Amino acid sequence: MVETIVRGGTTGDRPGSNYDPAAVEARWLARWAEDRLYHVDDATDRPNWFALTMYPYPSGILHMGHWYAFSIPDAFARYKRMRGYNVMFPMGFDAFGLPAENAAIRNNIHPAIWTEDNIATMRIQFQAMGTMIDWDRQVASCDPEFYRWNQWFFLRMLERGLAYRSNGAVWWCPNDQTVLANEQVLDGNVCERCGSEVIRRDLEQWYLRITDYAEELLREAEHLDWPDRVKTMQRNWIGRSEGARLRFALAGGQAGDEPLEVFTTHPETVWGATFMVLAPEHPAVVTLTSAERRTEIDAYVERAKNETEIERASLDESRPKTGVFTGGHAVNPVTGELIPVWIADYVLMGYGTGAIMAVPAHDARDFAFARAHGLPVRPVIQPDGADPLDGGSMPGPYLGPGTMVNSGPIDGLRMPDQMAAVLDWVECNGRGHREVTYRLRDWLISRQRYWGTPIPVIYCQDCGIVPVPDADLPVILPLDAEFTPTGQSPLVSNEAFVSVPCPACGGPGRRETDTMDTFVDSSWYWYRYTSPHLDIAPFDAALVAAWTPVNLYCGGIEHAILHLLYARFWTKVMRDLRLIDHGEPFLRLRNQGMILSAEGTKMSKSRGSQVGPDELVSAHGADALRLHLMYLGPWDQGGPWNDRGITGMERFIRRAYQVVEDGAKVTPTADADRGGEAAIRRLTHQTIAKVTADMEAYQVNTMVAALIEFANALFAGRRGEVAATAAWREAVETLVLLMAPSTPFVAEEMWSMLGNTDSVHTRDWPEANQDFLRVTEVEIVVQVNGKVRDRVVAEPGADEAAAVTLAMASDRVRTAVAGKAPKRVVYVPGKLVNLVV
RNA sequence: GCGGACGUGGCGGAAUGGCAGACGCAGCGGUCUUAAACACCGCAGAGGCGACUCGUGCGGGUUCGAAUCCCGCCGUCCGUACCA
Repeated sequence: MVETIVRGGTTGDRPGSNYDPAAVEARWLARWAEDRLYHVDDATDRPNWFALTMYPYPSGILHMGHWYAFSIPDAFARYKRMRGYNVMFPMGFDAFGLPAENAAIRNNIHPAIWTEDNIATMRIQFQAMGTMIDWDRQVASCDPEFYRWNQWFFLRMLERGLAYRSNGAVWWCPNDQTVLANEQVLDGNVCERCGSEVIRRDLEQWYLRITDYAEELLREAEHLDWPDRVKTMQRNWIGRSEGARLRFALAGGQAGDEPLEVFTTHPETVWGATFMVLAPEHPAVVTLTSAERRTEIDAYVERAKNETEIERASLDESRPKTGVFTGGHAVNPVTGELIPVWIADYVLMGYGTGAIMAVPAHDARDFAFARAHGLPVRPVIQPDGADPLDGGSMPGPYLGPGTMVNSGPIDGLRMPDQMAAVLDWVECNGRGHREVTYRLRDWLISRQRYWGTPIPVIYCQDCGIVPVPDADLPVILPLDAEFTPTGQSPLVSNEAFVSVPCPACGGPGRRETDTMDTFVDSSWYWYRYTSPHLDIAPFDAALVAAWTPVNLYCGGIEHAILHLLYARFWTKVMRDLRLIDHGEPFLRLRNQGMILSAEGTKMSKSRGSQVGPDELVSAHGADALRLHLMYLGPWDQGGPWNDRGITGMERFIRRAYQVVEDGAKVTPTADADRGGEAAIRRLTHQTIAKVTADMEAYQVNTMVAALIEFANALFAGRRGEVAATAAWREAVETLVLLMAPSTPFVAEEMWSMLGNTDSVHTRDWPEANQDFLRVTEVEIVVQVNGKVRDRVVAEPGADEAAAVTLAMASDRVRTAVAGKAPKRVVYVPGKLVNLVV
């Protein structure tokens, strides 16, 4: 695409030899601070644009992953600013959490001090990266002026029944000595924070009722401009299943016994239900178990309790289906048959009702269980055109479509097409009702750790759970705590914190000592950027209305479920509290890929495989590093780190710098045709179009390629005749403007070299002018039978006949055609002609 | 097992139905230099002296034309997992 302009001479000097990255960066950092260039006003005559990037944990130092995650969104934000928006690109710190405690224990330094020091360091590093962050808006979640609003939200949820305390089996990390949310348990049994194996414990804990929003979270995700894989992951995590709840009465005539309820997605197969299976923890197990089975059942329940979770982590489908008969029976609600009730660990208490009707003929797990324990198999769905299925001899379950058999009134119905008729029958005959079940569990937010938001409730012997009155917020996290993990919150031993009068009756009360999951902080932090120091509400409603929902949210794919699901839930709760008017926080989401070590493994502090940006910045400059990260490959793909290419980025910057330096010396003459002007103008506007399109699509690698091509062409022609024209001047200015989002420091320097006294970052983005894109001739590819044989030059509007004539004038084409008449001609105007002979 | 993404030179990658390998790195040749580094100018998928032939994981298909669409396989990565 690059046309040869005019070849200039060479000097032998290194291009851009006057460019000193360190000096340029220092100069403009000082100047920008002085001019408050990145201060964001809430109301301007421009539309607001909220560019958000997931706030980092203040781990102490910015590594390459941070540069990848922040410098590229910074370029997007700068681009939007040049496109005429009033852009807010704020930053904060996810400052509560375990690493601070662990560092505190290791280094004998208080988490608050450690965190504060790290934030100070990282702020400076962020500035060195050349970001347009407005630091006046910084928030830190460990700041009482922030976390008091966590407490305030919690109280609002408590009032609405969205926060509740419940006893049950929870995930416990023995290393971190705290409970975890379901979402924080990876691979079935691994702690998301520390990688230890987690275990099950029975504890009373605080939950947030995210399941109330399951349907809405599922439904509204469809319309978001988010990567499909994130939406898919959320959909699977929420895990919606449609089916029916059926009631199975207990046999034995105990009148007071509640029937067993099951959830099934296949109610049509109830005629084939030949036994039932309960989860070992199911409350009915005790009453169902007959005296002679008791010992065996108790042993199984005990074993399941201790082993299941660990075993389940390594299980596969071939794992033997163990289980024990309770000695009790239930009544199949449609056949009236007595069917045995078993317990087995393949039935989970946490899903559905913790009990299933087993239909071995049409379910893989039930089939394996039936064969292992000699239970009857009764087919009720007959595949088309096959011999009748036989329960005794069928080699495996039949899972496909077919016609109902052995099923009384629903015999002959087609499955799955006529499922609705089955559900109608079930409901009309009082056997059960339609039901939708979700895999999503409520969000467990209690943590038995120190460095987090205190949960604002007080326990009173007489009044029970009493919320801390709003007027008493924040409940300050005391700094004088002994925070070594013991399995109990470190606050338990802090008598001054714990012992308080009951707000209701004034009697002796004890404060809740657990703290909140840090995902609470990150569920609403971005709203706080709009009014970071407001002390009468979590945020200013008018400012939030002016800035949110977020226009573009950038961050790592690892938050696809955890943070992004919680944040959506919190937003919907805030909407229902009438604090905001929208239910989805992030209109558009883009994920960066992960930067891996050179070996392709995850970079980690412990393995020492993290790469620091400092040496590269001092050797090549922050701008070169920013470009290098953009140029590594598609941003959403990430990939193994290497620093080999950064020299090329520095070369590019130096050439651009040289072009500007030379260009600044020339006074453009009035337009006169010097032979290269039309070409340089076309290239300028082609580049504008390409860079703009790539920026809109977040394709920064190809955007940089276009900048390099443009700079190379200008470099080659910089000392030729054309360099004295107005077209040239426009080209040079355009190059600087197009580079501004990506290389903010050197672009600013070059802009001032061109005699400007304002900041390039406040300038308007150039616009591609169609008039300059017009070409005088086009190259048409000539194919014979689909193989390229030649290229011919034609007029831009050449029709098929003209193209064929030109094509046939070529010797190579004539040789390939070998005198035969074309059977068919395919012509793509201005691009390609294919002669089929 | 299920769901999703991906597979292109020595390397990162570009091209999403129309010239495969843009751009960059590394490499090679030349210029400059006492020499080197830097820089600049050029070369560069493989084979062939050449006209040409072959070439985007493998096998098939659709199409005038396929890296791109479809079917089957192989491999890598990510997510998820006894979800009734």
